[in-house]
Amino acid sequence: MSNRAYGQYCGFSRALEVVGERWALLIVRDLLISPKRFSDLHRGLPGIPTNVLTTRLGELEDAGIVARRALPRPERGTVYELTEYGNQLETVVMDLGRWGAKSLGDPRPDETITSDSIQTAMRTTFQPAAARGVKVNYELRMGPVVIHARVERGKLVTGSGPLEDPDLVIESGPALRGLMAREITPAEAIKNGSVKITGDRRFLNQFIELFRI
Amino acid sequence: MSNRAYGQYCGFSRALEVVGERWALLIVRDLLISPKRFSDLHRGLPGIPTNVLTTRLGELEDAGIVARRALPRPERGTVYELTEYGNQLETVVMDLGRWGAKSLGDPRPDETITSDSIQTAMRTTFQPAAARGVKVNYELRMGPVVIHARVERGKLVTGSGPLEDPDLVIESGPALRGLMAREITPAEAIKNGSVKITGDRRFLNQFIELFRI
DNA sequence: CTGGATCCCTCACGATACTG
DNA sequence: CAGTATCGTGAGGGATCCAG
Repeated sequence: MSNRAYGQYCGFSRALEVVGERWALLIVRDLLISPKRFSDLHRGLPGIPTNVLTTRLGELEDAGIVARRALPRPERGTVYELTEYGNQLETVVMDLGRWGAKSLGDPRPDETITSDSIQTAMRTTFQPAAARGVKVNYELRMGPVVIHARVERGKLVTGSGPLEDPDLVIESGPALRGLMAREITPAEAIKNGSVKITGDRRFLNQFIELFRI
Repeated sequence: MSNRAYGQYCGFSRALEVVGERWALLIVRDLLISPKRFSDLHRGLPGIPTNVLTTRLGELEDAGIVARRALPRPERGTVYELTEYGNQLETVVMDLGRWGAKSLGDPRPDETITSDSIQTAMRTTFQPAAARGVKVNYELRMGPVVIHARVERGKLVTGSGPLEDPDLVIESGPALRGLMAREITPAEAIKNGSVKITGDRRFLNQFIELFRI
């Protein structure tokens, strides 16, 4: 039997053999947001050794989940992107993110936040049912990380960086999670200063309808 | 930072820290089929060392995914079962199983098949849309493993062991996967002897409508 | 018998340094 | 930028042993 195999002829075991290795699904998570170069991935995955990243990318490529693409002029370099098969992991990543968010307590001392992880969190907590007929643009600032979320026609589109025309800018730390999980109210969060907003406060009420743990 | 942590404040990372360890999701998979004792789990997970099983069960218990329950007279002993929170992993396990089944080729030399893994496979490939108004009972024999699947009112119920009143008994090896993935036709499978049936052949045609990769 | 605990060995992972 | 090279550690693999 191959060395990391589980010895079972079973789709689920096979899935884990490829995608169950340490870091593998986090790489997939980041690539679900957008294709990336080696150094982008390395930056977004705090603590991953470069040799492990190399190994995982090779394994994911061999498994047909990730493909390398050479960047044209003038950029040069290589980007990694998900294949069609790799993209099909989206539902798994979303479900697992949603499940994990429920037991996500307060941040531990050295924990960081990345642009891709927040965008994933927004996508996992998005409530399409609450988005019918809604058009709104949010800009989210968590420490140094700034992302945005556009809701329109029942769909969510996220991206990194600020927005030119936000309906609401939310500046917050981990307190945002408490808001989304209904552990505190918007009024309390603003009052105690853990969440700061720029824009009409009603958009914050709408925010916690649209994104919910 | 704790030693196996990913250093990100993110629901998805937290999920992987608990459930991303080697063997963890396979334990959950088996417990999704039914509560089990230590030795049942050990038997169903070929190759897992007992100390790793002990460690995982402890971690899963600490994370609120698994609970221990003392068995009453006359059985005695301990069973492990999923908590409500643990049960919520079902969609993840099903999705991953479905995804993995697509790239499941032929069995490798030493690979085994367990009752729980087949039942999981049946559940992941079940097509509710094809089950409307259908009532049928299948008995499946793969080598020494015998399971059954009852379809009724659009729902699937699986279990281990034979059936008293099967509409169709299917005896097969890995060839069944080719059938479910539409790589071969029922006629071919029966002709070359890779699949043997007892009962009306039309039930086999229905089978591959109900269970599909 | 069930439900583990203990020991040893190996290899994957983590950390750091270095290179085309 | 995109990795390779090297080395130490600890989790996992495998066998054996033990208490209720």
